Amino acid sequence: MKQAKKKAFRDFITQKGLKSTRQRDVILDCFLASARHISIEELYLKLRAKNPNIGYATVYRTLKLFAESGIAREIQFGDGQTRYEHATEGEHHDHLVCTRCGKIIEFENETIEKLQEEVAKSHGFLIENHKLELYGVCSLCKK
Amino acid sequence: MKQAKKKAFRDFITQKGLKSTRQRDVILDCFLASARHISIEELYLKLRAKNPNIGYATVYRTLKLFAESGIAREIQFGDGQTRYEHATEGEHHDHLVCTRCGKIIEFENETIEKLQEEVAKSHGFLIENHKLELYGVCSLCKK
DNA sequence: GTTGCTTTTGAAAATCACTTTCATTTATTG
DNA sequence: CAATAAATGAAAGTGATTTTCAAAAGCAAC
Repeated sequence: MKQAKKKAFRDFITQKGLKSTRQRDVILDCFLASARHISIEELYLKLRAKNPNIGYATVYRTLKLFAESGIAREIQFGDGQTRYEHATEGEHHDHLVCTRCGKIIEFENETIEKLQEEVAKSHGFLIENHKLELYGVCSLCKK
Repeated sequence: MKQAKKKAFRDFITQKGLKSTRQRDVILDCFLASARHISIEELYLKLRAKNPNIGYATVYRTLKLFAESGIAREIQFGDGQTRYEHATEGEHHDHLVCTRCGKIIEFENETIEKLQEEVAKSHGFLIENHKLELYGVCSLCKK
C-alpha cells in the first residue's frame, strides 16, 4: 500500500511532466512513515532531523503535489494548522478530535452520508465534498 | 430576540467586570443588523462607513467577546476568513456551502446528530461540539 | 464632578502560517 | 555532455489576526 502510493505519485510526476527529485523521494518516504494526520510543521521537523537543509517551501510545495496526485488530503481542524492525511482512493472518513490531547480518530458512517445527501437534495444542492468533525474529550482524557 | 442578545451581552460584560463602551455598543448593533454569517472584514467595513475611526483590532477583540458571551459563534469555511454567526442558545446548525457563489444555507438534522452521538459513544468519546459542512453547488449555480 | 485606578481603544508593529521570488542547482532530453 | 526546463532553499512578501503601548474613556469612591 505504501508501494502503491509511491507508484501513484511517480505516475503523477511523469504524467505531469515534472521531475523526480531526491527531496520529493525523501518527503514522500517520511510522509508515508508518519502518523495518519501530520501537520506540515511536524513533517518538516522530522525531515530536518535527517536532511538539515531541506527547505520549508519545498515541504509545502511537495505536500500540495501529494494532495494533487491523490495520495494525500488536506484537512484543517481549526487550530490554524493545515494537516495532511493519507488519502485512500475514493474513500472519505470523518473525524473525532480530542480537544484535550489532540488525538484524532477516524470513522465512517454510511447512514450519516446518506442523510447528508438527502439534506442536500432537499435544498437542490449538489454535494462535492463534506467535512464532519466531532470535537470532544476522548476516553483517556475523560479520566 | 435582538434585545435578548443585547441583554445577554450586557450581563456578560458586568459579570466579567468589563466596561460598557460606545464601540462595543456600535459593533453589537451592527453585528445584530447583519447577515447571519458575516466575516470580520465585512463587519469592519460596514462599521467604518459610519464610524470612520474604529480600529480593526477593536472589531476583532469585540467579536471574540461576543463569542465568549455566547451571542455569536466563530465559524470557518476554509476560505481563510473567520466568520461569526448569530448564536442562539443551545442551538446548533450545520451548513451547506456553495463553492461557486459562496451562499450558505443552514440546516439541522436530528437524525444525523443522534448518529453522531452513537459514533462518539462507540469510541468512548464525549462530544462537546461538532462541525458538519457540505460543500457543493447550489441550485442556482447548477444552471 | 473630580480623583484615582483600571480597562479600552486605535495605530502601528509583530506574529503566524503559508506563498512567492529569484538566483542557483538539478533532472531530463536531445 | 550540452541545452533546457523544472526544482530548490533562503529570504522576502502576504494576509489574517494579535500584540504592544501610549492616550482616552469608564467606573467607583469621594
